[in-house]
Amino acid sequence: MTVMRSPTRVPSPRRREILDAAATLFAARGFHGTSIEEIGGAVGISGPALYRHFSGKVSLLSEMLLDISERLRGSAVERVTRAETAAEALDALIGGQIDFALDHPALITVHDRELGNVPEPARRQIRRLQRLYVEEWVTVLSELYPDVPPPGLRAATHAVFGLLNSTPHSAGELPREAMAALLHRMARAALFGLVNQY
Amino acid sequence: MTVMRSPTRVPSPRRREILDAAATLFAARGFHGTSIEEIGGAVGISGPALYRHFSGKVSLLSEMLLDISERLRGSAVERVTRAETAAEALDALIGGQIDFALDHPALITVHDRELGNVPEPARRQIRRLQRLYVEEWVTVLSELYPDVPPPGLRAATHAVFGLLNSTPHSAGELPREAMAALLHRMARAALFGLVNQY
DNA sequence: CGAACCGGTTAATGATGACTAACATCCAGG
DNA sequence: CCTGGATGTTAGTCATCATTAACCGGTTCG
Repeated sequence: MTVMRSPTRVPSPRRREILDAAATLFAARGFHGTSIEEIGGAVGISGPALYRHFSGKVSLLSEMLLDISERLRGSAVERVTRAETAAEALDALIGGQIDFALDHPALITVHDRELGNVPEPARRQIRRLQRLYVEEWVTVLSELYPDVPPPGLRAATHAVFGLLNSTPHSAGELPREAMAALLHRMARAALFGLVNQY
Repeated sequence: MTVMRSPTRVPSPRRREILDAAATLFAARGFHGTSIEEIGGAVGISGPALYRHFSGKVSLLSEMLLDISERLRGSAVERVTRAETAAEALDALIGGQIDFALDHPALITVHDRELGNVPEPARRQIRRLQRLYVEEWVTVLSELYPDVPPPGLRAATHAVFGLLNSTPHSAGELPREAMAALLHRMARAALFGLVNQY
């Protein structure tokens, strides 16, 4: 048995290509609705050739979700660190999530649909990264809205994710920049609504 | 061949029971990840007995999504009709969506994950109902925000759906009433953000 | 009574699909 | 050269699963 290369090292272009194609297919037809044959076909090789790159269908999914979670979390940490005020940090977080959602709609879709198909070793790690990402938001928000208790901030964070991740549903309604601006304003306003009523 | 009872008439308790169980399973494991055997097992009968009630797995899903879309659309029309002002109508729409999402998280989850598995005759009808539901919102919103062009209002509507439908993700963070209130405030504020910035 | 339907049961059947085996090609380095 | 690894290929294999068949016990109502 050839030991599979550790998830994030040396992103052989072929692996990336496969992951990208698989993400699109998973987003469209779902994990169980997509066959190994289809994924291979999407990158010009056929079926079992995938096993030269991944140890199986679920490990492909695990790696995909792990990668997404790492990117979201990593970029969040980076942006928050760079920011000088909490308000600035929040805008950076919102902007980062919007960019990711607009650039990779398939990844966003797979990210919150398919965690249930990842088996336990990897599952926990993905959840951990997701939790860390949420806490990044909660930390910033608790500075801006100190009167809202953490559970409320967590629920609000998920609500904002739902709002921002809606882009795959309204694809094509607006040009990208307009969509980004609209989502940014709505997200900021939604959070502002935590403490002010109209 | 016994002709299947027309979708929405005489909701035989057994059918409802099966649809409910299936919704929970579909939400948890996905359509393709759920077997006929599991659905039967969840209501105490086993496997092929389902064919006494539905003509097949996909028709079960079709009926489920059709029912959800009809209920959402129907309740929206009703609420908007009853309202006296546009602002009141909007609050009624928001409240209706929140109640539905909190009362039937599985249905909400299935509703926007599994349309892709419904084959073409029913698919179009479901999409039609969804579109009508969205337009119900857009009509109300265009009265409140006449300066925002329809595509923007549609995108905003989808964004608000994403926000409100986030409850399955933040399950248990807050007691139901607190969650409902928080989502309502955030949704109203998010829409207000369409025209005012902070 | 008894025929017919209703709602179940268990045992095929037939596809589909993940994964493995056995075999080919290409290319790098010794 | 020629050997070995990396990457493909095609042809199994073995499960799983939706769907159908064949059969059965009630209940209704004519």
